[in-house]
Amino acid sequence: MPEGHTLHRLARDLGTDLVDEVVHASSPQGRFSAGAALVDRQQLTKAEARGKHLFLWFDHEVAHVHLGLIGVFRRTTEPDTEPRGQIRLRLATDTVAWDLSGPNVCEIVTPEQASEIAARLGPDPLRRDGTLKRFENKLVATSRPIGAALLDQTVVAGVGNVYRAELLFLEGIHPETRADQLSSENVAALWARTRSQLRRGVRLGRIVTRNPAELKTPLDRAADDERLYAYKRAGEPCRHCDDTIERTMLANRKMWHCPTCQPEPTA
DNA sequence: ATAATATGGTGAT
DNA sequence: TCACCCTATTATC
Repeated sequence: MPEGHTLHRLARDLGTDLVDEVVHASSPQGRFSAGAALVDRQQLTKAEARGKHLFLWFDHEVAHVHLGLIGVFRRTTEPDTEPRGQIRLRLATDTVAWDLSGPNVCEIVTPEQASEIAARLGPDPLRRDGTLKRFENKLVATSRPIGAALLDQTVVAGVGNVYRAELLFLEGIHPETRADQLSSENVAALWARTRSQLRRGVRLGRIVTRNPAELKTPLDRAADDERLYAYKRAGEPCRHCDDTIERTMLANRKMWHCPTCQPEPTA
């Protein structure tokens, strides 16, 4: 579930329900009882996402959440019902509850600490302060492949393994291309594509990178097996040419690309 | 029943 | 490069 689009949508929806509300915080699972007690009965003042991090600003402290690979925040309109499963944190009002399970990080920090965590991140394509300039400055300063740079949250905050594969396919860039060898035109186009695709992800609530003109159904009803170009499509035909999608490993994660649409860099 | 998998990240080797 | 953390769901014996 969680790349940057998930967290931004979550911040928006959670904020709609809980900002300006006095929130009952608890840890049904028990592993976060002490932390939940610190913010219990406080008012939520702001819910914001920065890359894949979620910050919930209460009167006096900040809840910092990172979903990791398997974390999920689910909404229920039956806050009086006992939650099922391993719920690390529940945030509830009389009418709605949000249940967090499986987070990589769930902690209470000071506002200063929250700012420090955010300051370590690269530009977030879903925020106003995420600029092409900052992205370009990061890329020209690394000799690593662009496929590794895109997963580095200090280079760009919010891109994960699905968007990495999809964005490089859309731009026709081979994942092993050195980041500092990309032309400024390539970098600008990649950044624009990153912003537009992540924004679409927020809007749709899932990752759909396919060009709408190629789909038989409306974008928001695209079937799971036709939403993407490269991710998890090893051995299947490229959607833009006659070649076959290949799978490699890059930065310790699986990577997919089309050998024809994304030719190897000449240098 | 047990294993493998997952859109992530860290810390040790 | 690997092991490991968190949890739920699906696949395999």
